[in-house]
Amino acid sequence: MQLVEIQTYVAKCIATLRERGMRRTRALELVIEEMATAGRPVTIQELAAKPSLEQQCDQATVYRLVIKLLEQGLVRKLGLHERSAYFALLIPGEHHDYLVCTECGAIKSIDMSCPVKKLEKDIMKSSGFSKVYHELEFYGVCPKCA
Amino acid sequence: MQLVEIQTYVAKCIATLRERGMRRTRALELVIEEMATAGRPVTIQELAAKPSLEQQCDQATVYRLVIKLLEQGLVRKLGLHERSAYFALLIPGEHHDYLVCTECGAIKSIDMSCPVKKLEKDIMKSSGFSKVYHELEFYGVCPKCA
DNA sequence: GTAATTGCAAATACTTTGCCACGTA
DNA sequence: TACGTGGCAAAGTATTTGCAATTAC
Repeated sequence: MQLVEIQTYVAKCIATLRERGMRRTRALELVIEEMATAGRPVTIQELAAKPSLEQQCDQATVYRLVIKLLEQGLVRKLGLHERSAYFALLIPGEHHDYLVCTECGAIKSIDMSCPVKKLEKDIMKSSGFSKVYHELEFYGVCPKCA
Repeated sequence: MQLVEIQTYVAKCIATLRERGMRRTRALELVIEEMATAGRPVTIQELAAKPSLEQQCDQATVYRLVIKLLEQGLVRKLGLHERSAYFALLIPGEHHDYLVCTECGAIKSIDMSCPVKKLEKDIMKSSGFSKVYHELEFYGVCPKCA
């Protein structure tokens, strides 16, 4: 995103949040702006350490803001983790794609011919990365939680 | 995997590890066995809480064993996280696939027509999950770290 | 016997919370 | 003024580490 677009985007987010009863504060603006500028997933610590935020507010505030953005659906939390890391055995011939319930956290393995495997070669070529593998997860609400 | 296969698999892992100087211990066998039995990603806490492991060894041991399996390449750690969670803004029209360096942790967004989008519908139908979305990351070693 | 492994407890790191002061509308 | 927010410090949870005792080979 370009700078101007980011400003527009931030304004739009704030407007949405204001409609839902949240107040416009400098810290809120900055969090959205920094996330948009980053252009990739960031940790809360990373965010809180940005000069603008560091001098603007406490780390706890950044935590609270990001969580609020998450609840409001403006932000997504990546990965399967609920605080702790997940590990899986690399069993030859076994698939490694999962279907995860965003409500109860249940994780199911899904069996399918993976359409992404082929892309790994392309990516190695175009990015210069080596030893490329992928991870693919589907998230949704399972029947029990619906 | 069936029970017999699991036993065979565990034995094979142990053999590999023995060749690399590790010792065969009950805790090591159990960790591999429990991970294989789980058939999906697990947290270390989850593992350590399995009755067999709980009565066999300390939680710190399970941490150390899983990390060793990770170093030996028998296990994969899922997700982008280095201890902390990652968050990304949901910007309409922006892609959400990433290329991550397993050495230095650098995260790059990658632009491509995502081949997985189409599968979401299939999965909703076959699994009964609703509000399905996906997450796709490629991992590898970036040119700088190679 | 020797070196890898383990238990236990202490140290770190990350995240969440309580409570009162403060700022926005 | 009223209620959402923010700061600060303490609590909670996950992970890592030091070191002496133990175990595998």
